[in-house]
Amino acid sequence: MTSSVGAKIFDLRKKKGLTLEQLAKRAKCSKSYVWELENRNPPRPSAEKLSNLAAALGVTMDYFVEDNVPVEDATDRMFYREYRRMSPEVKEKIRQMVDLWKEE
Amino acid sequence: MTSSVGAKIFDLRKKKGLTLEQLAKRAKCSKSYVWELENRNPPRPSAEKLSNLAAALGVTMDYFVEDNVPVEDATDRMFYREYRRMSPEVKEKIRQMVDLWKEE
DNA sequence: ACGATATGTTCAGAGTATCGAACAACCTCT
DNA sequence: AGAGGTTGTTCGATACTCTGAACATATCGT
Repeated sequence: MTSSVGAKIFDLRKKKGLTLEQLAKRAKCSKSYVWELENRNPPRPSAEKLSNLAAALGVTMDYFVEDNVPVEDATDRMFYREYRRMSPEVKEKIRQMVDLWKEE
Repeated sequence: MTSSVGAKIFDLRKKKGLTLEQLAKRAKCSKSYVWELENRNPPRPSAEKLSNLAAALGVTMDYFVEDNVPVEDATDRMFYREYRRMSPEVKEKIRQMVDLWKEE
């Protein structure tokens, strides 16, 4: 888990104008814990807590985990559009291929 | 965290034909823990473990947490995320392959 | 400036996530 | 059937998450 989780939570909380207590309530956890996530390193929350926080802050859970998401370019988007329309069988074939390439 | 996480992990693992040990290695955790997630209730893994598991199984993290997300959607999103990070050469290879398979 | 109140910070302890290593069940040979 | 290997299951020990309540600091009205 990247150490920028704390910064992300902090930024989102400020952007929403929430206090620690308000966010804690919405995320069903203690305010002291939210504070620790924001400030203490390294944050290693349970999936449940992180999920609640993500919901309370209006982002997906994966947003916290991914580090610097690259800007997607148009070509990639286009590929994805085509990809999604394919049959499950073909998708599966592609995925297996790619899995193999990833091995090295 | 819904109690169906275990079932989801189990199903995906079987679908990929992995043993507990293989999945554990890819997800950077012990096989005994994977087993406990699959079988013991309720599973309450850390975000880090769940993230590793999701990556190893080719789905997004949110798939485990949300209810009623079709596997296909989560798998597609995960594939796209991986795809975006690939080198232009590999992307090109994939695109060519896909073009071939589209013929049928 | 002073009290009141809102917000942020610290910390000890309860409970549990996670591991390694032992044990059990299941295959697949000869 | 038994040996040897592979996969799955159990369990005790450790390390860490997460909380409540106390403490600190900032903010605001009078």
